[in-house]
Amino acid sequence: MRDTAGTATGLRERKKERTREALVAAALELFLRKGYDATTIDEIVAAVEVSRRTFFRYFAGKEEVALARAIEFEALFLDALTARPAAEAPLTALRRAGAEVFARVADEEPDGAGQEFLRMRRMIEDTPVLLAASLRNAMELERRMAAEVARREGVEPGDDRRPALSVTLYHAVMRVAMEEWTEAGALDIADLARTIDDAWQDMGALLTGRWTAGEIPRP
Amino acid sequence: MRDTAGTATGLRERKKERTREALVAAALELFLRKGYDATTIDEIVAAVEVSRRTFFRYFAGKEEVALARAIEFEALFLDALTARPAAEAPLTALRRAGAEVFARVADEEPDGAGQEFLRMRRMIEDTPVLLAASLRNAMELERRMAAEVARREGVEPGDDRRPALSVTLYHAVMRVAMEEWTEAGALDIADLARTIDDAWQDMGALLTGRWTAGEIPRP
DNA sequence: AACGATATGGCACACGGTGCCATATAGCCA
DNA sequence: TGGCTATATGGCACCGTGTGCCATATCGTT
Repeated sequence: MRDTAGTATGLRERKKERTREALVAAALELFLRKGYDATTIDEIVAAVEVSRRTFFRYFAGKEEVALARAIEFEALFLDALTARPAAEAPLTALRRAGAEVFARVADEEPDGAGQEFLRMRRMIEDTPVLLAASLRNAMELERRMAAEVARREGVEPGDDRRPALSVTLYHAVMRVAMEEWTEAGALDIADLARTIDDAWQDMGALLTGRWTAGEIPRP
Repeated sequence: MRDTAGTATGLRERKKERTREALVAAALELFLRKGYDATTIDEIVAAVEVSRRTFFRYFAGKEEVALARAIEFEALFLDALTARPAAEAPLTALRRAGAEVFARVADEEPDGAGQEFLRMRRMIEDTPVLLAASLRNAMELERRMAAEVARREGVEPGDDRRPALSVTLYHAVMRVAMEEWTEAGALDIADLARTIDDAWQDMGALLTGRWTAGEIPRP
């Protein structure tokens, strides 16, 4: 999850990648230790011994460095989705791609399992400006996921609203499950997987039961 | 939609309400004319002849004044939802509450119908920081809507995830429909209603067709 | 070894947002 | 009516984020 772009060919590139990673690491450490708002950019750049001006050449703002891990995560997800066999139904492909990425991350970082991830999620949800940026980011991801689903199904996005609907439904269930998992303070990926399955069960039941009351037509 | 709190009893209250409304009006006019980022708070307060410091006593920040109309709208929606008969299924109540509010707004502002609303929506979606704030706001609304649904159904929120799921599903469909309607540049509320219905049809078909492929259990 | 491209540093500045205190105004009571 | 108190407003000074601009250092190439 650390080196997304694989082997940086250039020698200069390598250095850039290292300072970038150092900035992210230092920033996250500070954020988790003393909070997002209480951490100034000056403190971050002091820890890495880089100028303030350089920080803004690597990141568009303070939020971006805070969401750096989430952004890497999203790239993995999109790749996994693209790699799913074309025969799979959209929601199946989405769920399996998600499961793959979770499993991979849990495997790569065996230490705190989801410890750091969870702490970061908590901080994002407790920091208004970060929560907002994170939601906007998720929306952009949805857009790209919908484009990929449209490609898989061979329909025109903007012409057929089913890609957008399935992606948005997927995210809806995921968000409810993640929230519940976070709330419970769970550290176990297996626990998260179970919560996700349960949430899908409930969504299924909800769509066929009294709660919808014929608002959604069934065959 | 303008005076949410009804008749302000105090004489002082009246004045406060007037300056607040003047600030919102001036801000929106400036935002729509020259863009959100290009408008400074100094310009807004200059138009109303109030001090900068006073602005921040009325609004927590620049975003809040930009989303003021949306926030009033949400309050109307929550009231409408609370007023729906208890016998209605959750998703039915949600849809009818939404339809009510749209109809009321279209009725109250017969001039540009959704003209200003549409322009504001476009600006919000084209301004990253506003989009982010708007999404965070929508999330807070979802939380309150879920609480209301839980109350209606007599279940414990946090114990039963169906309230959160139905509200999130409702918002998912609404967002896709609104986006399509905005994209089409529609000004007609009737057109929006039709798009929403179509989106629900598609969601229903999607949940029972090939796209889900048995991921969601059916009876 | 010298040259060109690129990364970095160091300003100055605009803007958003907050704490603090002085002042003005509305509401109330004698 | 006159004065007292609460509250709303104004006017600073200040901090942090973010950007434009130019000088300087470093890397890569010939």
